Amino acid sequence: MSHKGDILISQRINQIIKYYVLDLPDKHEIVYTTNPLFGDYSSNIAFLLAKIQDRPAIEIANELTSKLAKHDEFSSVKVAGKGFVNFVLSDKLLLSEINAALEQNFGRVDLGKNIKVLVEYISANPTGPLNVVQARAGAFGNALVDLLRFVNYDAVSEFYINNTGTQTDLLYESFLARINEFNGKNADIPEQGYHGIYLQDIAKEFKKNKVPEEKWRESLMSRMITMQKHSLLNFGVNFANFAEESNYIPLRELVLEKLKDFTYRKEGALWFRASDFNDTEDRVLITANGRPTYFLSDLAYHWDKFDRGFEYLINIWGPDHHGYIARMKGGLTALGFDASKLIIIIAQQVSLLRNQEKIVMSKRAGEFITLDEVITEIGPDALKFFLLMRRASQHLEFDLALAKKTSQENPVYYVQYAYARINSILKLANEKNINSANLSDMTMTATESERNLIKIIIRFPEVIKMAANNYEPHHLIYYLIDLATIFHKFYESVRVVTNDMRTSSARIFLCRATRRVIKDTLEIIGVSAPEKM
RNA sequence: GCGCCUGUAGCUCAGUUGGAUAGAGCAUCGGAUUUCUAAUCCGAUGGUCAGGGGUUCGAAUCCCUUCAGGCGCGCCA
Repeated sequence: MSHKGDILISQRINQIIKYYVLDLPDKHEIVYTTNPLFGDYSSNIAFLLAKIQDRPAIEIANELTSKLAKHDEFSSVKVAGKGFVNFVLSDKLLLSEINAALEQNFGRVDLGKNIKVLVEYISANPTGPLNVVQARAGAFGNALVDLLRFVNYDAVSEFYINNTGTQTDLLYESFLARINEFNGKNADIPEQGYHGIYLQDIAKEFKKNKVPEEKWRESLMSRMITMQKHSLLNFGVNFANFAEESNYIPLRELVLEKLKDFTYRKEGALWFRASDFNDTEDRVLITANGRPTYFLSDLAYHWDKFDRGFEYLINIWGPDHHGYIARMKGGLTALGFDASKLIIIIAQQVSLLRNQEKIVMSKRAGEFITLDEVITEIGPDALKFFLLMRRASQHLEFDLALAKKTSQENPVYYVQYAYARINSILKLANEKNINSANLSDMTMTATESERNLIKIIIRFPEVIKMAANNYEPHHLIYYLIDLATIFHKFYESVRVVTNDMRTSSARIFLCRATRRVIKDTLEIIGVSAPEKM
């Protein structure tokens, strides 16, 4: 029996069934079950064959079961319901599989084959502090990159900085208004400008330090970018690259040249025939007053992404950008790229509440809770964990007061506590010179809590696969909570360090395996694993 | 009006891509510690999966429809 660490239990069972059923239907599934009445894993094979062979499912299930029951991978194979084939894994199989849990590549299912993927997220305008809504994209993108790397994608993270255009002009005008204010005049911030108090502080500082006026604009911009980068660092969200819009200005001309068969002039503006590419209407590339739109500069940027050799581009956008998907795909198709290689994940909105009351946030009006404030209040680990608990497509309600108040019962502490507990046990075992055994050599009979712990650990590769294939890190969170729950129960029901060397070393092995899986998973989602709490 | 997301226990959410008797946490009530961390464990209460129709061995999941909430529909980003 080989232990590669990335072999799924469901595949193992599938192989055995295949021995008896040569043409397995595509829809055949081996699923783990949550109800102990249905065994550990279950197959729907009989239902699928029933259709093909035009025989009752129960009959097929019975025939197959009598053959499968002979294999020592299973302690029982039973037919249930109208034809489910339910497997209870044998201790022999469990003990041999669990050994893979301490191997180097455990869970690192090779889905990516080292393909290059660029994941772009947050990409906030450099016009103010990052807010908590952008934190969701940050936590998500950060986890997704690490998850993809875990399954052997060559995934790279990138933050795109819109350092040219209308919004940066507005930022500067808003800043100048604050300078006026400092000089005792009316502030007169443009209506669409940025009203946040941070510009007041920077204006004061620039005046105080006598920053020369010709440097204001540039210094202001770099100040904003530095501020955002500092918040990201504080949050523990990392980027391999920061791409600046200003670098892609020359490429815009090439985009226009290449698109020229798909563009036309109307009312002074240059339009792209997006409606020929599945969009609902045509879109402007250059406005009547000669300014390039974001659309144009985004096309240039994405062209460059493909040029850099990335096979897939994953963008994480806010819900307000979903109307933008069709034109981007259309534009890239017109440029000659395969638009299906652009994968857009919409991270739905975050509603921030405090004591069950919605906090209304408007960036331009300067009313928002910053990322830094929330991190100070509840810490980066709890924030990431909360933000990652929901599917991206799910609207997220986040009550600050609640997150702070219940921090003692917060699921992130529950998981971290399991990790800290294990370290404490292993420390004691180490003092007593007890080492862990190789469990495949053991003939032990697992107790129920040990059995459950083994089962969930060897399921880790399947969870990783599901999360990575669907770009859904939240599966990892739920897995962690389940794993911690089962570990805590194990801890309560059996003692690890005892006088019985043989039992102790087997249980220490289980502790080490649990610790390893918790640590790997926490690392993917970007949450720390404390040695003690 | 059109498009996207959502509707599952009192609250916040999962639900293995169509599987069996729909699950967690929080909240509420009741228990457990001379033993490796009680930030833990055990038990109880709690459901018309928004409503209706359809597809089939089988639907919270797929299709149609109605209702409700959020977001988007600029020569803004």
